[in-house]
Amino acid sequence: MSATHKAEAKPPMRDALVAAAFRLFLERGYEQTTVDDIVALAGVGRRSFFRYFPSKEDVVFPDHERCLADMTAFLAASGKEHEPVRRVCDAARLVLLMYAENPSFSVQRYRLTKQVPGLRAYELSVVWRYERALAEYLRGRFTGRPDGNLHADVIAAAVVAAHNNALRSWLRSAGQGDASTTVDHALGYVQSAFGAPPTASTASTSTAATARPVFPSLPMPPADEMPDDVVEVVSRRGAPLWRVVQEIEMTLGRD
Amino acid sequence: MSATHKAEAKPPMRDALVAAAFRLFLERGYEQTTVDDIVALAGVGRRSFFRYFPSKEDVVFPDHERCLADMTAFLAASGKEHEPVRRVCDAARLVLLMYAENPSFSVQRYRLTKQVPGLRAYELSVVWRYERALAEYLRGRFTGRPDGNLHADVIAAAVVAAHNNALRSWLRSAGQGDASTTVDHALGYVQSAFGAPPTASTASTSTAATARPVFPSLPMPPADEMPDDVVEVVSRRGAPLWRVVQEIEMTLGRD
DNA sequence: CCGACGGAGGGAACTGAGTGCCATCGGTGT
DNA sequence: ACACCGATGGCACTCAGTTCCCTCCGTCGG
Repeated sequence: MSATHKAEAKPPMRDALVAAAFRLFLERGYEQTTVDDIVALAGVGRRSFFRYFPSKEDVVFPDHERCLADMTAFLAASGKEHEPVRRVCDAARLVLLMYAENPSFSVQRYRLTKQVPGLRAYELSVVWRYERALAEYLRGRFTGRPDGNLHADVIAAAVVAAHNNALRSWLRSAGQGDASTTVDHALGYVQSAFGAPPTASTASTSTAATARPVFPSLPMPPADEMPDDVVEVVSRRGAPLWRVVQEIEMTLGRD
Repeated sequence: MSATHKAEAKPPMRDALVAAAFRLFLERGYEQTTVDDIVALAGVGRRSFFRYFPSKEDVVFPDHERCLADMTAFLAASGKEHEPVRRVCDAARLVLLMYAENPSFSVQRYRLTKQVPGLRAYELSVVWRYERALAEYLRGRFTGRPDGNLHADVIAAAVVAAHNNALRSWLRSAGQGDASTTVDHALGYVQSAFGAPPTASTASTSTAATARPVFPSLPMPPADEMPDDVVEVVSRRGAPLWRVVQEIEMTLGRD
């Protein structure tokens, strides 16, 4: 019987600030909007804004903190049975899920960050924290290997880059199309380049059952019924991977 | 007969500002040093600081602009005879060269950016621009390939990650040892994972003699031999706990 | 010789983000 | 009613960054 379901009270003030901020950002631009404008529209005190958001930039990414925590928890809940590269790919899909939760919001934010250098810089620091989380996990899994730390850093960077490439392409298309297939394809490339030796089906993992409705209400379309663009990549570890990839490319496109 | 050798007059003011800034940053910390402190020590007007550096952060990375221009020129001067992945690896080595130009300066800056979150965020935006330059070049080389853009982004990210891994390891060792060997090894991993099929000797291209004494005279104290056991965590007073923990993790680097 | 001109630098004043401190308000336990 | 919270509002302050205008100084054309 606690207030509202345990510790997740969902303060209306936070949402009001985000809504007010985005209204102003979209209609007059980010830099042309002061914090005073936001709090005036939201009808709250200026001091309260900085109680909910440590900086003006944070109001643009209101849910990344939670998503990062989810990802960390997801990775921490991993076991030795999980193939490391595949695991970080699944972790990356969590980020995609968050974006897909609210397509219109994500698209608007994307257009905003594309225009404002300051926001792009801030987004970089956010992405960097995701990358660090992935790399830390991989470092843990790679302890003992000769170049464990190096491999962890490189693979984490590759996973993030692939994910972002697919995500941006989805955002650029105004949220149309199936984002998860695109991301699966991009991550498949990374998995083919690095680890994930035999493990037949690399794609179509119906993404990360993180054991908890991390995202309770998703007004998303089912998104099942994968159009079988999905390619199963099977390659030997020592094989010249770049050549395998090239062959797949030839097969897919360029038909 | 023009004033002083064409357009590269090398203003002493800029160097004086960098020197004054680093003296203060090292002895009292970055955030504890105001721009007014710097200009007071340099004996110039406050307005002049912002004529030479667009922001306070820029004074910490005074040569990255030039290095980025060098890299862009290096990539633009490429021909079809260059293997793309190998080419971007060579381009990345340019950055290492810049760091190696002034080891003590680089090491001190590294310790500074490791401690100050704001500087790390700024560094990310700098690194991002290098990565974009590499990715743009690869996109140009990959036009026509099925997943050209995706591959370009992923490979660029991997190259940057590998380079930074080696660079950080070199910086952590206070500039001891051979940096280029480490970087060659790291980039070799990326080349083995992606393109660069046979081509035996990948390294030792002794690329691009862009070297010039950027910092002619910096009277910096030795500041070597730092007790690596002690970790200094600088954090805001009211900061939430998770952020403090995060900073500690980042400070340690968990290597 | 002199005034016009232009660029480099100095400096006051302003905007806006972020912070510290304290007063206020509303609910809760005693 | 009173004391004790946590959430909020309001005020003042610091500092980064910008705008505007001033001075200084060397050069050029008369």
